[in-house]
Amino acid sequence: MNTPILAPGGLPIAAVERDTGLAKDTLRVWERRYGFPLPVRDSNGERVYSPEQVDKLRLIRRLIDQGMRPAKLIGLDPQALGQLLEELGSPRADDDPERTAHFQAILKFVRLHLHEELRRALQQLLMKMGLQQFITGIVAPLNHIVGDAWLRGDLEVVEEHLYTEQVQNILRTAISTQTSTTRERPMVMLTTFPDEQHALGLLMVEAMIAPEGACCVSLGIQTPVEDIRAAATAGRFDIVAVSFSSAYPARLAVDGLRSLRATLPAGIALWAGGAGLRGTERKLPGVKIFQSLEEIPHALAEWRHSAKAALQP
Amino acid sequence: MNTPILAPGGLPIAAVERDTGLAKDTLRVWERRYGFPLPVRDSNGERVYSPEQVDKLRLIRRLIDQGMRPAKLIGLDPQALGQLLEELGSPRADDDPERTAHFQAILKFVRLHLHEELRRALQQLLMKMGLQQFITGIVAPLNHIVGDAWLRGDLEVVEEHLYTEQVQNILRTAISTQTSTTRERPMVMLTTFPDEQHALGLLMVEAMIAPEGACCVSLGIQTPVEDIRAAATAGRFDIVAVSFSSAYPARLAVDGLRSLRATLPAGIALWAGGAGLRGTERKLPGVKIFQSLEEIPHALAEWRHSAKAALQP
DNA sequence: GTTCATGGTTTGTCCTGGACAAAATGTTGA
DNA sequence: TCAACATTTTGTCCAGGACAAACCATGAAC
Repeated sequence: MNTPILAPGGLPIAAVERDTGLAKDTLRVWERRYGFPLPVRDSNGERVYSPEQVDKLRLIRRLIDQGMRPAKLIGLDPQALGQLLEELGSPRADDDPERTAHFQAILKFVRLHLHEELRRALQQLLMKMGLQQFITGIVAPLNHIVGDAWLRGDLEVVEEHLYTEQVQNILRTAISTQTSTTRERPMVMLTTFPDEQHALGLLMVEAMIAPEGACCVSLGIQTPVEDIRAAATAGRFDIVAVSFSSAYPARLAVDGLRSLRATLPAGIALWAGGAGLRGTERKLPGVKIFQSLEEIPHALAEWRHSAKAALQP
Repeated sequence: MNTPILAPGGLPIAAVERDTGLAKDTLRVWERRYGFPLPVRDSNGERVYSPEQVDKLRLIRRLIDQGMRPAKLIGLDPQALGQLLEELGSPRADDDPERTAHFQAILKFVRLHLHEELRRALQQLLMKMGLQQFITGIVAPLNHIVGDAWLRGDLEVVEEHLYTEQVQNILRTAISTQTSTTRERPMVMLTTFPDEQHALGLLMVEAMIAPEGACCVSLGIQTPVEDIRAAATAGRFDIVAVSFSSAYPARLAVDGLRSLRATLPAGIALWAGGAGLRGTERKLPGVKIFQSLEEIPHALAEWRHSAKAALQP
């Protein structure tokens, strides 16, 4: 049982699946077809992956999420993969030098584990910019930066956790001050499918919706599709919004959204967004796919407009 | 790929894995060994599970989480399984009628999905009782009640989620108003081991510590043991506190705590608590095991006392 | 020049049935 | 009562074959 400690850094296939998001079957079939990754075997003949292999797999995973194909990536060395990622990673030529400075400062606090300073810096920016601007201008790009850095092994697990936790605190507090007593339409239900681990995307959406005065109910992560349907119908919600992190397999997302759309009453809109949905718009008729958080206020306004039109024809 | 829609209500194996948390391999091996679930096959020979099978699988899963064994469960019909779940929910006789009334009211709001009323009721109680009393007197017992009800199938997933989310909001907001700028000793690091899904226990601990003026840093859930050690050492923490929900296998908890205690410097205390640790105290020398949240303030005072004594001998 | 159908290729997921170690349970002796 | 050992249960892993959906390139039609 202690073998993961005895074999320093070597990971069994289940851990690799967890860490990279690549299914066990996929890992085995890659080995068979491409010859990578070729893990060593323990005394029982089971695969043991080296940290280097896992790192490379993470890079490949990330690039596949961006639309590249495995065959073209698997032969490359980690350095080349890293370069590809940098090129793809939104041309992070940030024109706003002030914002870049903010990012640098915050990243420094994260790296040095200065939680108090981190909290204060975020809080200050929130106060200055307002919730929605703070989300789209700071939190969303920072999530990207932190996520990238973590993938590249440039940030420790602990540091990523620290960042996530502090942002969550700030956002939850900010949202709960907004939400005082709005019962306005539309009523939005917010959640994720099972297996989704990341609550931050959900919170960002909630933070974008709350200031618009809509009634937004978050169920947190991991609600089974059938339960989403039942609750949305019973609660007379107008919109069901589902969020997908980049780690979520697009296939599962599309599957779940299709089946949800099919069983959800036509009167309830289905919204979905997040990095896990890149390039799936065409496959999901009847589902509104968001490319970015900034579209949310406009979409809400649009919903209200057509709701009003429907009332007075 | 559209089969899940064409076969109404029939789910492919990946969807069942998603909905029940049972691995595909486990589903196949149960079929082979016990003859349940025996899904029909689609035109391609792939398994298609009925909703009834999935429901029964969910019940079995819950009972297994409670410590029962598959062989004894799989032959039973859903009704018997439900009854077993009811029996497991421990009878909790509460002597305080006022508190019981609060619980009843809150449970009613949860059942009716009245999120706004739920939030307000909790907020009100928090204001009246103060954070620590609110945790030990309301939140902790309510968690138990809600957890039991969910286990028995007496509460929907959605309702449990709603409750959890609202409590989290309340607690996070309350904590962040307490934490303004305390840098007082002891410095406590708070987290869980990987595979732990529940953040609420962590938050309750944080809420018990914050009003004592200690510096409490939560890393959220799922931090690998090695990273906990590294971060605690580098950050010069005084105490590392780890929380375990009832679903966490006690054996894993004991193992992890032992290995953490062995690698952590002797000067850093290791605290652990939560339902997942029932009856393990003796096996863990050097680890302070908490039976209840109410012990926390006293333990903090004790730590401060002995720290002072160490300075002035 | 853009859209649409076509056919070939790539790729992820599913299958069977065997194997084994960790966990749980039962048994024995101090 | 507890510890050590034997046995059963149970989840996860493995190999290697199969197949359909997703992707890509080519050419035809508007």
